[in-house]
Amino acid sequence: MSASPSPAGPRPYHHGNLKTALVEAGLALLEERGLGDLSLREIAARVGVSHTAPKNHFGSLKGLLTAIAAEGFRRHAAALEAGLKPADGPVERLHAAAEGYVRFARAHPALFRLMFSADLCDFGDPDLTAAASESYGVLARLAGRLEPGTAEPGERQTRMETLLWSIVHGYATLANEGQLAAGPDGAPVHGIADLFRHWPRFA
Amino acid sequence: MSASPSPAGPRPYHHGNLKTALVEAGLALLEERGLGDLSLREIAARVGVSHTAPKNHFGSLKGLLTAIAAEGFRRHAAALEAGLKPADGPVERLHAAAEGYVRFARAHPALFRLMFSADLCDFGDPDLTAAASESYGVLARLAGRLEPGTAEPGERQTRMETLLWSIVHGYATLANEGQLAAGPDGAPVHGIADLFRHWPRFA
DNA sequence: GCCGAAAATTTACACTGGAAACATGAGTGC
DNA sequence: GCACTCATGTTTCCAGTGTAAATTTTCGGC
Repeated sequence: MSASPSPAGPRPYHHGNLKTALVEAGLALLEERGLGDLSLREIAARVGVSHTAPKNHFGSLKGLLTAIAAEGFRRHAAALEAGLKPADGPVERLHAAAEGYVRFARAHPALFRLMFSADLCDFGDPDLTAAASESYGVLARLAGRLEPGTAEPGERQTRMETLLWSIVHGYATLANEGQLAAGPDGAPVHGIADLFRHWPRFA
Repeated sequence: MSASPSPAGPRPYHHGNLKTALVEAGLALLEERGLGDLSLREIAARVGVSHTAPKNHFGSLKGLLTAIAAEGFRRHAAALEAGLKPADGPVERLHAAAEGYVRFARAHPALFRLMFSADLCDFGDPDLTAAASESYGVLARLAGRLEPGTAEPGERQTRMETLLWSIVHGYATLANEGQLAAGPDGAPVHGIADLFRHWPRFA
Protein backbone atom coordinates (compact mmCIF):
# COMPACT_ATOMS: atom_id res chain seq x y z
CA MET A 1 0.00 0.00 0.00
CA SER A 2 1.15 3.48 -0.68
CA ALA A 3 0.03 4.39 2.78
CA SER A 4 2.48 2.01 4.42
CA PRO A 5 6.05 2.95 3.50
CA SER A 6 9.07 0.93 4.54
CA PRO A 7 9.22 0.86 8.31
CA ALA A 8 12.86 1.92 8.49
CA GLY A 9 12.55 4.76 6.01
CA PRO A 10 12.23 8.38 7.12
CA ARG A 11 8.73 9.62 7.70
CA PRO A 12 7.37 10.84 4.40
CA TYR A 13 6.34 14.43 4.05
CA HIS A 14 2.87 13.40 3.01
CA HIS A 15 1.18 11.12 5.45
CA GLY A 16 -0.98 9.50 2.82
CA ASN A 17 -3.91 8.70 5.04
CA LEU A 18 -4.05 11.59 7.45
CA LYS A 19 -7.79 12.01 7.48
CA THR A 20 -8.64 8.60 8.88
CA ALA A 21 -5.49 8.53 10.99
CA LEU A 22 -6.55 11.73 12.75
CA VAL A 23 -10.01 10.36 13.40
CA GLU A 24 -8.60 7.18 14.87
CA ALA A 25 -6.12 9.09 17.00
CA GLY A 26 -8.94 11.30 18.18
CA LEU A 27 -11.02 8.29 19.11
CA ALA A 28 -8.10 6.79 21.02
CA LEU A 29 -7.33 10.01 22.88
CA LEU A 30 -10.98 10.41 23.68
CA GLU A 31 -10.85 7.08 25.51
CA GLU A 32 -7.62 7.88 27.33
CA ARG A 33 -7.99 11.53 28.23
CA GLY A 34 -11.70 12.23 28.05
CA LEU A 35 -13.49 14.97 26.19
CA GLY A 36 -12.40 17.86 28.38
CA ASP A 37 -8.69 17.33 27.98
CA LEU A 38 -8.82 16.62 24.28
CA SER A 39 -6.84 19.01 22.10
CA LEU A 40 -6.25 19.32 18.41
CA ARG A 41 -2.53 19.72 19.01
CA GLU A 42 -2.35 16.46 20.91
CA ILE A 43 -4.25 14.55 18.26
CA ALA A 44 -1.91 15.89 15.61
CA ALA A 45 1.14 15.07 17.73
CA ARG A 46 -0.01 11.49 18.17
CA VAL A 47 -0.16 11.07 14.41
CA GLY A 48 3.24 12.73 14.17
CA VAL A 49 2.16 15.76 12.26
CA SER A 50 2.14 19.50 12.85
CA HIS A 51 -0.81 20.92 14.70
CA THR A 52 -2.02 22.83 11.65
CA ALA A 53 -2.08 19.82 9.36
CA PRO A 54 -5.67 18.86 10.28
CA LYS A 55 -6.90 22.15 8.87
CA ASN A 56 -6.39 20.96 5.30
CA HIS A 57 -8.73 18.04 5.84
CA PHE A 58 -11.22 19.25 8.42
CA GLY A 59 -11.07 23.02 8.38
CA SER A 60 -11.12 23.41 12.11
CA LEU A 61 -11.28 21.52 15.36
CA LYS A 62 -15.03 21.39 15.05
CA GLY A 63 -14.69 19.70 11.68
CA LEU A 64 -12.41 17.05 13.13
CA LEU A 65 -14.70 16.48 16.09
CA THR A 66 -17.61 16.17 13.67
CA ALA A 67 -15.81 13.45 11.76
CA ILE A 68 -14.98 11.65 15.00
CA ALA A 69 -18.60 11.86 16.12
CA ALA A 70 -19.76 10.49 12.77
CA GLU A 71 -17.52 7.47 13.19
CA GLY A 72 -18.91 7.17 16.70
CA PHE A 73 -22.46 7.03 15.40
CA ARG A 74 -21.54 4.28 12.95
CA ARG A 75 -20.11 2.20 15.74
CA HIS A 76 -23.09 3.11 17.86
CA ALA A 77 -25.47 1.80 15.23
CA ALA A 78 -23.47 -1.42 15.07
CA ALA A 79 -23.65 -1.75 18.85
CA LEU A 80 -27.42 -1.37 18.70
CA GLU A 81 -27.77 -4.11 16.12
CA ALA A 82 -25.27 -6.37 17.81
CA GLY A 83 -27.59 -8.12 20.22
CA LEU A 84 -30.63 -8.21 17.95
CA LYS A 85 -31.81 -11.72 17.20
CA PRO A 86 -34.25 -11.90 14.29
CA ALA A 87 -36.15 -14.71 15.97
CA ASP A 88 -37.05 -12.56 18.96
CA GLY A 89 -40.24 -10.60 19.25
CA PRO A 90 -40.41 -6.82 19.18
CA VAL A 91 -40.22 -6.47 22.95
CA GLU A 92 -37.16 -8.67 23.31
CA ARG A 93 -35.51 -6.84 20.45
CA LEU A 94 -36.26 -3.51 22.11
CA HIS A 95 -34.67 -4.67 25.34
CA ALA A 96 -31.59 -5.88 23.51
CA ALA A 97 -31.19 -2.64 21.58
CA ALA A 98 -31.65 -0.58 24.74
CA GLU A 99 -28.94 -2.55 26.47
CA GLY A 100 -26.70 -2.06 23.46
CA TYR A 101 -27.35 1.67 23.60
CA VAL A 102 -26.42 1.91 27.25
CA ARG A 103 -23.49 -0.45 26.98
CA PHE A 104 -21.97 1.65 24.22
CA ALA A 105 -22.45 4.87 26.15
CA ARG A 106 -20.87 3.43 29.28
CA ALA A 107 -17.99 1.87 27.38
CA HIS A 108 -17.18 5.11 25.56
CA PRO A 109 -18.42 7.94 27.74
CA ALA A 110 -16.32 10.70 26.21
CA LEU A 111 -17.21 9.73 22.65
CA PHE A 112 -20.85 9.44 23.59
CA ARG A 113 -20.90 12.93 25.04
CA LEU A 114 -19.17 14.32 21.99
CA MET A 115 -21.75 12.68 19.74
CA PHE A 116 -24.54 14.56 21.47
CA SER A 117 -22.83 17.93 21.91
CA ALA A 118 -24.36 20.27 19.39
CA ASP A 119 -21.80 22.97 20.12
CA LEU A 120 -18.81 20.72 19.49
CA CYS A 121 -20.11 18.97 16.38
CA ASP A 122 -21.58 20.44 13.23
CA PHE A 123 -24.91 18.72 12.78
CA GLY A 124 -25.26 20.42 9.43
CA ASP A 125 -22.55 18.12 8.14
CA PRO A 126 -24.07 15.50 5.78
CA ASP A 127 -21.74 12.73 6.86
CA LEU A 128 -22.59 13.24 10.52
CA THR A 129 -26.32 13.45 9.97
CA ALA A 130 -26.24 10.34 7.79
CA ALA A 131 -24.37 8.41 10.46
CA ALA A 132 -26.69 9.68 13.18
CA SER A 133 -29.73 8.72 11.13
CA GLU A 134 -28.33 5.25 10.68
CA SER A 135 -28.16 4.89 14.44
CA TYR A 136 -31.54 6.47 15.02
CA GLY A 137 -33.13 4.26 12.40
CA VAL A 138 -32.47 1.15 14.46
CA LEU A 139 -34.47 2.56 17.35
CA ALA A 140 -37.17 3.92 15.06
CA ARG A 141 -37.74 0.56 13.41
CA LEU A 142 -38.08 -1.11 16.78
CA ALA A 143 -40.59 1.53 17.85
CA GLY A 144 -42.56 0.90 14.71
CA ARG A 145 -42.70 -2.82 15.40
CA LEU A 146 -44.22 -2.16 18.80
CA GLU A 147 -47.11 -0.20 17.34
CA PRO A 148 -47.59 -1.24 13.74
CA GLY A 149 -49.73 1.09 11.68
CA THR A 150 -49.99 3.89 14.19
CA ALA A 151 -47.52 6.24 12.52
CA GLU A 152 -49.23 8.95 10.53
CA PRO A 153 -48.12 9.15 6.90
CA GLY A 154 -45.10 11.39 6.48
CA GLU A 155 -44.50 11.63 10.19
CA ARG A 156 -40.85 12.28 10.89
CA GLN A 157 -40.74 11.19 14.47
CA THR A 158 -43.48 9.32 16.24
CA ARG A 159 -44.37 9.70 19.87
CA MET A 160 -43.22 6.18 20.54
CA GLU A 161 -39.82 6.91 19.02
CA THR A 162 -39.46 10.03 21.13
CA LEU A 163 -40.52 8.18 24.24
CA LEU A 164 -38.14 5.27 23.75
CA TRP A 165 -35.25 7.48 22.77
CA SER A 166 -35.80 9.78 25.75
CA ILE A 167 -35.76 7.02 28.31
CA VAL A 168 -32.77 5.20 26.87
CA HIS A 169 -30.76 8.35 26.24
CA GLY A 170 -31.64 9.84 29.58
CA TYR A 171 -30.61 6.69 31.39
CA ALA A 172 -27.32 6.50 29.52
CA THR A 173 -26.56 10.17 30.11
CA LEU A 174 -27.37 10.13 33.80
CA ALA A 175 -25.36 6.95 34.30
CA ASN A 176 -22.37 8.44 32.50
CA GLU A 177 -22.44 11.59 34.61
CA GLY A 178 -22.52 9.54 37.78
CA GLN A 179 -26.01 10.64 38.74
CA LEU A 180 -27.62 7.24 39.14
CA ALA A 181 -27.27 5.41 42.44
CA ALA A 182 -24.63 2.74 41.93
CA GLY A 183 -24.19 -0.64 43.51
CA PRO A 184 -20.93 -2.06 44.84
CA ASP A 185 -19.78 -2.89 41.30
CA GLY A 186 -20.14 0.74 40.24
CA ALA A 187 -23.00 0.00 37.88
CA PRO A 188 -26.43 1.53 38.50
CA VAL A 189 -28.55 -0.60 40.78
CA HIS A 190 -31.35 -0.73 38.22
CA GLY A 191 -30.41 -1.78 34.71
CA ILE A 192 -32.11 -0.27 31.69
CA ALA A 193 -33.94 -3.56 31.10
CA ASP A 194 -35.31 -3.38 34.66
CA LEU A 195 -36.89 -0.07 33.77
CA PHE A 196 -38.57 -1.53 30.72
CA ARG A 197 -39.82 -4.46 32.73
CA HIS A 198 -41.19 -1.99 35.23
CA TRP A 199 -43.00 -0.28 32.39
CA PRO A 200 -46.26 -2.23 32.18
CA ARG A 201 -46.73 -2.06 28.45
CA PHE A 202 -43.40 -3.72 27.67
CA ALA A 203 -42.91 -5.91 30.69
CA MET B 1 -10.81 56.91 53.05
CA SER B 2 -14.56 57.23 53.31
CA ALA B 3 -16.34 53.96 53.75
CA SER B 4 -19.42 55.37 52.09
CA PRO B 5 -19.89 53.61 48.76
CA SER B 6 -20.64 56.78 46.81
CA PRO B 7 -21.57 55.81 43.24
CA ALA B 8 -19.12 58.28 41.71
CA GLY B 9 -16.29 57.31 44.03
CA PRO B 10 -13.41 55.11 42.90
CA ARG B 11 -13.96 51.41 43.00
CA PRO B 12 -12.87 50.12 46.40
CA TYR B 13 -10.03 47.69 46.55
CA HIS B 14 -12.17 45.14 48.29
CA HIS B 15 -15.31 44.23 46.45
CA GLY B 16 -17.21 43.22 49.53
CA ASN B 17 -19.47 40.65 47.94
CA LEU B 18 -17.33 39.04 45.29
CA LYS B 19 -18.44 35.48 45.83
CA THR B 20 -22.10 35.96 44.97
CA ALA B 21 -21.28 38.62 42.38
CA LEU B 22 -19.11 36.15 40.49
CA VAL B 23 -21.81 33.49 40.57
CA GLU B 24 -24.38 35.93 39.24
CA ALA B 25 -22.03 37.16 36.53
CA GLY B 26 -21.35 33.57 35.59
CA LEU B 27 -25.04 32.81 35.34
CA ALA B 28 -25.58 35.87 33.15
CA LEU B 29 -22.68 35.06 30.84
CA LEU B 30 -23.87 31.48 30.62
CA GLU B 31 -27.13 32.77 29.17
CA GLU B 32 -25.47 35.18 26.76
CA ARG B 33 -22.46 33.25 25.54
CA GLY B 34 -23.24 29.64 26.24
CA LEU B 35 -21.15 27.08 28.05
CA GLY B 36 -18.49 26.64 25.42
CA ASP B 37 -17.42 30.28 25.27
CA LEU B 38 -17.49 30.83 29.00
CA SER B 39 -14.20 31.88 30.54
CA LEU B 40 -13.07 32.67 34.02
CA ARG B 41 -11.39 35.82 32.79
CA GLU B 42 -14.58 37.12 31.26
CA ILE B 43 -16.59 36.46 34.39
CA ALA B 44 -14.00 38.31 36.45
CA ALA B 45 -13.91 41.18 33.96
CA ARG B 46 -17.67 41.59 34.11
CA VAL B 47 -17.47 42.01 37.88
CA GLY B 48 -14.58 44.42 37.36
CA VAL B 49 -11.95 42.36 39.05
CA SER B 50 -8.68 40.74 38.04
CA HIS B 51 -8.86 37.24 36.60
CA THR B 52 -7.08 35.73 39.59
CA ALA B 53 -9.43 37.20 42.16
CA PRO B 54 -11.87 34.26 41.97
CA LYS B 55 -9.15 31.93 43.17
CA ASN B 56 -9.46 33.24 46.72
CA HIS B 57 -13.09 32.26 46.89
CA PHE B 58 -13.41 29.24 44.63
CA GLY B 59 -9.93 27.84 44.23
CA SER B 60 -10.22 27.25 40.53
CA LEU B 61 -12.55 27.56 37.59
CA LYS B 62 -14.08 24.24 38.53
CA GLY B 63 -14.92 25.60 41.95
CA LEU B 64 -16.67 28.59 40.46
CA LEU B 65 -18.57 26.44 38.00
CA THR B 66 -19.58 24.19 40.88
CA ALA B 67 -21.03 27.15 42.76
CA ILE B 68 -22.87 28.30 39.64
CA ALA B 69 -24.28 24.81 39.11
CA ALA B 70 -25.42 24.67 42.74
CA GLU B 71 -27.35 27.89 42.29
CA GLY B 72 -28.74 26.38 39.10
CA PHE B 73 -30.03 23.35 40.99
CA ARG B 74 -31.77 25.57 43.53
CA ARG B 75 -33.56 27.43 40.77
CA HIS B 76 -34.25 24.11 39.08
CA ALA B 77 -35.94 22.79 42.19
CA ALA B 78 -38.03 25.93 42.37
CA ALA B 79 -39.04 25.49 38.72
CA LEU B 80 -40.12 21.94 39.44
CA GLU B 81 -42.32 23.02 42.32
CA ALA B 82 -43.68 26.05 40.49
CA GLY B 83 -46.57 24.37 38.71
CA LEU B 84 -47.46 21.90 41.44
CA LYS B 85 -50.97 22.34 42.76
CA PRO B 86 -51.61 20.51 46.02
CA ALA B 87 -55.16 19.76 44.98
CA ASP B 88 -54.07 17.75 41.96
CA GLY B 89 -53.61 14.03 41.99
CA PRO B 90 -50.22 12.34 41.69
CA VAL B 91 -50.45 11.95 37.92
CA GLU B 92 -51.31 15.61 37.29
CA ARG B 93 -48.54 16.65 39.63
CA LEU B 94 -46.09 14.42 37.79
CA HIS B 95 -47.05 15.99 34.47
CA ALA B 96 -46.63 19.48 35.89
CA ALA B 97 -43.23 18.72 37.37
CA ALA B 98 -42.06 17.13 34.14
CA GLU B 99 -43.07 20.20 32.18
CA GLY B 100 -41.26 22.36 34.73
CA TYR B 101 -38.15 20.22 34.31
CA VAL B 102 -38.17 20.57 30.56
CA ARG B 103 -39.13 24.24 30.59
CA PHE B 104 -36.18 25.04 32.84
CA ALA B 105 -33.77 23.08 30.66
CA ARG B 106 -34.96 24.76 27.49
CA ALA B 107 -34.95 28.23 29.04
CA HIS B 108 -31.40 27.84 30.36
CA PRO B 109 -29.68 25.31 28.11
CA ALA B 110 -26.12 26.27 28.98
CA LEU B 111 -26.75 26.23 32.71
CA PHE B 112 -28.58 22.94 32.41
CA ARG B 113 -25.68 21.32 30.61
CA LEU B 114 -23.25 22.65 33.19
CA MET B 115 -25.38 21.21 36.00
CA PHE B 116 -25.03 17.73 34.55
CA SER B 117 -21.40 17.85 33.47
CA ALA B 118 -19.46 15.79 35.96
CA ASP B 119 -16.15 16.92 34.52
CA LEU B 120 -16.90 20.62 34.89
CA CYS B 121 -18.48 20.49 38.34
CA ASP B 122 -17.20 18.89 41.50
CA PHE B 123 -19.98 16.62 42.69
CA GLY B 124 -18.02 15.98 45.84
CA ASP B 125 -18.83 19.51 46.92
CA PRO B 126 -21.41 19.45 49.76
CA ASP B 127 -23.19 22.59 48.62
CA LEU B 128 -23.66 21.21 45.12
CA THR B 129 -24.83 17.81 46.25
CA ALA B 130 -27.26 19.39 48.70
CA ALA B 131 -28.73 21.58 45.97
CA ALA B 132 -28.92 18.67 43.56
CA SER B 133 -30.65 16.52 46.17
CA GLU B 134 -33.18 19.25 46.74
CA SER B 135 -34.04 19.16 43.06
CA TYR B 136 -34.03 15.37 42.89
CA GLY B 137 -36.23 15.15 45.97
CA VAL B 138 -39.13 16.78 44.17
CA LEU B 139 -39.10 14.09 41.51
CA ALA B 140 -38.53 11.33 44.03
CA ARG B 141 -41.53 12.36 46.12
CA LEU B 142 -43.72 12.36 43.05
CA ALA B 143 -42.49 8.92 42.12
CA GLY B 144 -43.34 7.72 45.61
CA ARG B 145 -46.88 9.04 45.34
CA LEU B 146 -47.40 7.03 42.18
CA GLU B 147 -46.51 3.79 43.89
CA PRO B 148 -47.06 4.15 47.61
CA GLY B 149 -45.46 1.51 49.74
CA THR B 150 -43.41 -0.17 47.04
CA ALA B 151 -40.06 1.30 48.02
CA GLU B 152 -37.95 -1.12 50.00
CA PRO B 153 -36.76 0.22 53.34
CA GLY B 154 -33.48 2.10 52.99
CA GLU B 155 -33.64 2.08 49.24
CA ARG B 156 -31.74 5.03 47.87
CA GLN B 157 -33.27 5.17 44.44
CA THR B 158 -36.33 3.26 43.37
CA ARG B 159 -36.91 1.92 39.90
CA MET B 160 -39.77 4.33 39.45
CA GLU B 161 -37.52 7.28 40.29
CA THR B 162 -34.92 6.09 37.84
CA LEU B 163 -37.51 5.56 35.14
CA LEU B 164 -39.15 8.95 35.54
CA TRP B 165 -35.87 10.79 35.80
CA SER B 166 -34.48 9.02 32.73
CA ILE B 167 -37.39 9.91 30.50
CA VAL B 168 -37.63 13.53 31.62
CA HIS B 169 -33.89 14.12 31.57
CA GLY B 170 -33.42 12.34 28.27
CA TYR B 171 -36.17 14.37 26.67
CA ALA B 172 -34.75 17.64 27.98
CA THR B 173 -31.23 16.76 26.89
CA LEU B 174 -32.20 15.65 23.40
CA ALA B 175 -34.37 18.72 22.93
CA ASN B 176 -31.56 21.01 24.03
CA GLU B 177 -29.10 19.43 21.65
CA GLY B 178 -31.51 19.86 18.78
CA GLN B 179 -32.02 16.13 18.29
CA LEU B 180 -35.80 16.02 18.52
CA ALA B 181 -37.86 16.72 15.44
CA ALA B 182 -39.17 20.27 15.77
CA GLY B 183 -42.32 21.91 14.52
CA PRO B 184 -42.54 25.33 12.85
CA ASP B 185 -42.24 27.06 16.23
CA GLY B 186 -38.95 25.36 16.92
CA ALA B 187 -40.34 23.32 19.79
CA PRO B 188 -40.39 19.52 19.58
CA VAL B 189 -43.54 18.22 17.93
CA HIS B 190 -44.30 16.01 20.90
CA GLY B 191 -44.30 17.65 24.30
CA ILE B 192 -43.12 15.82 27.38
CA ALA B 193 -46.70 15.58 28.60
CA ASP B 194 -47.67 13.90 25.32
CA LEU B 195 -45.14 11.19 26.10
CA PHE B 196 -46.61 10.58 29.52
CA ARG B 197 -50.08 10.44 28.07
CA HIS B 198 -48.80 7.90 25.58
CA TRP B 199 -47.51 5.87 28.46
CA PRO B 200 -50.48 3.74 29.42
CA ARG B 201 -49.92 3.65 33.13
CA PHE B 202 -50.02 7.40 33.53
CA ALA B 203 -52.33 8.43 30.71
C1' DG C 1 11.20 17.53 -17.04
C1' DC C 2 7.77 21.04 -15.77
C1' DC C 3 4.14 23.09 -13.48
C1' DG C 4 -0.03 23.55 -10.76
C1' DA C 5 -2.37 21.84 -6.92
C1' DA C 6 -2.50 19.34 -2.73
C1' DA C 7 -0.46 18.50 1.66
C1' DA C 8 2.45 19.93 5.58
C1' DT C 9 5.39 23.11 7.91
C1' DT C 10 6.81 27.31 10.28
C1' DT C 11 5.76 31.31 12.51
C1' DA C 12 2.88 34.50 14.84
C1' DC C 13 -1.15 35.91 17.48
C1' DA C 14 -4.91 36.32 20.82
C1' DC C 15 -6.76 33.83 24.19
C1' DT C 16 -7.20 30.53 28.21
C1' DG C 17 -6.42 28.91 33.42
C1' DG C 18 -3.09 28.68 37.01
C1' DA C 19 1.11 29.85 40.03
C1' DA C 20 3.84 33.13 42.59
C1' DA C 21 5.08 37.42 44.51
C1' DC C 22 3.28 41.64 45.89
C1' DA C 23 -0.18 45.43 47.42
C1' DT C 24 -4.16 46.89 50.01
C1' DG C 25 -7.03 47.67 53.74
C1' DA C 26 -10.48 45.89 57.13
C1' DG C 27 -10.59 44.10 61.64
C1' DT C 28 -8.59 43.06 66.15
C1' DG C 29 -5.99 43.36 70.40
C1' DC C 30 -3.64 46.37 73.20
C1' DG D 1 -4.68 55.83 69.04
C1' DC D 2 -1.78 52.35 67.13
C1' DA D 3 0.43 48.39 65.24
C1' DC D 4 -0.08 43.88 63.63
C1' DT D 5 -2.58 40.15 61.01
C1' DC D 6 -4.43 38.19 57.31
C1' DA D 7 -8.14 37.73 54.03
C1' DT D 8 -8.83 39.87 49.65
C1' DG D 9 -7.13 41.58 45.04
C1' DT D 10 -3.48 42.82 41.78
C1' DT D 11 0.52 42.15 38.80
C1' DT D 12 3.30 39.41 36.34
C1' DC D 13 4.58 35.34 34.24
C1' DC D 14 4.04 30.75 32.16
C1' DA D 15 2.48 26.69 29.51
C1' DG D 16 -1.03 25.55 26.67
C1' DT D 17 -4.96 26.18 23.27
C1' DG D 18 -7.04 27.03 18.24
C1' DT D 19 -6.53 29.73 14.16
C1' DA D 20 -4.51 32.48 10.33
C1' DA D 21 -0.88 33.54 6.88
C1' DA D 22 3.12 32.73 4.40
C1' DT D 23 6.27 29.05 3.07
C1' DT D 24 8.09 24.55 1.80
C1' DT D 25 7.60 19.98 0.11
C1' DT D 26 5.70 16.48 -2.71
C1' DC D 27 2.41 14.24 -5.92
C1' DG D 28 0.26 13.74 -10.45
C1' DG D 29 -0.78 15.00 -15.15
C1' DC D 30 0.98 16.78 -19.23
